[in-house]
Amino acid sequence: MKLATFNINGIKARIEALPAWLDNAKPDVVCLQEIKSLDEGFPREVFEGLGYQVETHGQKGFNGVAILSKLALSDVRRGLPGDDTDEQARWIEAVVDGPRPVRVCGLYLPNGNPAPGPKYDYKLAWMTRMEGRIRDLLASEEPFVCLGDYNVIPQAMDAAKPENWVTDALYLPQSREAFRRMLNLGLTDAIRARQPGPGIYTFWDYQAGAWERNNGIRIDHLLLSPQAADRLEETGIDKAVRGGDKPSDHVPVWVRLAA
DNA sequence: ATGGTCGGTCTCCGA
Repeated sequence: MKLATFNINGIKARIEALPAWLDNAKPDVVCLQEIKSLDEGFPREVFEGLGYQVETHGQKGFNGVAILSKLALSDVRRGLPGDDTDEQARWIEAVVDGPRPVRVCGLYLPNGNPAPGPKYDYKLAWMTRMEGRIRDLLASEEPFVCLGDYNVIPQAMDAAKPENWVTDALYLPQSREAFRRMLNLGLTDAIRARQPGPGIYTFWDYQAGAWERNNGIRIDHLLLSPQAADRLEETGIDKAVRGGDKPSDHVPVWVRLAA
């Protein structure tokens, strides 16, 4: 079973590049972030036509997440628990059915800039809520994967120029600590497990020739529960997508689990 | 040190 995450930075802008990547990569399940669309504005027919079940959690203009799946989805839930006043569409989860089901949690973690400030406070509170959700899921002992745009650079080796990020919400100690707390609950950073060492990125800014200079950062992650990690077979980062026509600033990142 | 680019609610804001 191939599970992918892809921050597409607007579904309307990616209406050609996303189906092209799906045709090539043939993932079974894709969690999308920044669809920047209402549920009713999402072009679900395009993806249904490619054989995907489509579940969206949209919002006007900003944020918005979705799950596309070739396998049946059940128990679809929208929104991260823990704050009924939170109106930002950043979390969607569902169980992928099959002989060996797995729960997927698609997430778009808040950017948090500028820090310090209310946006950074929201980011850290959101991460604490996410940790709570992970604790509940771990207690169930069901296999699950939390995949998406975490907006966290875990370590210096995850940035081409870590010195450029020292005051940024993506790299501040509290952000990295909150990410580490999730790992320390027993989750596996799938990419890091298979590709130790520097130079592995998932995002290159549109500005200042970041792609041409390979000035990237690794902020899109797939964290596996212990029962999902048992089934880890292969990981990948579809870096070439960044060099394609009208690219997102992120690229797809994926994991293959034993069926 | 500065300026640089995308997307969408489009001459502003978020990233």
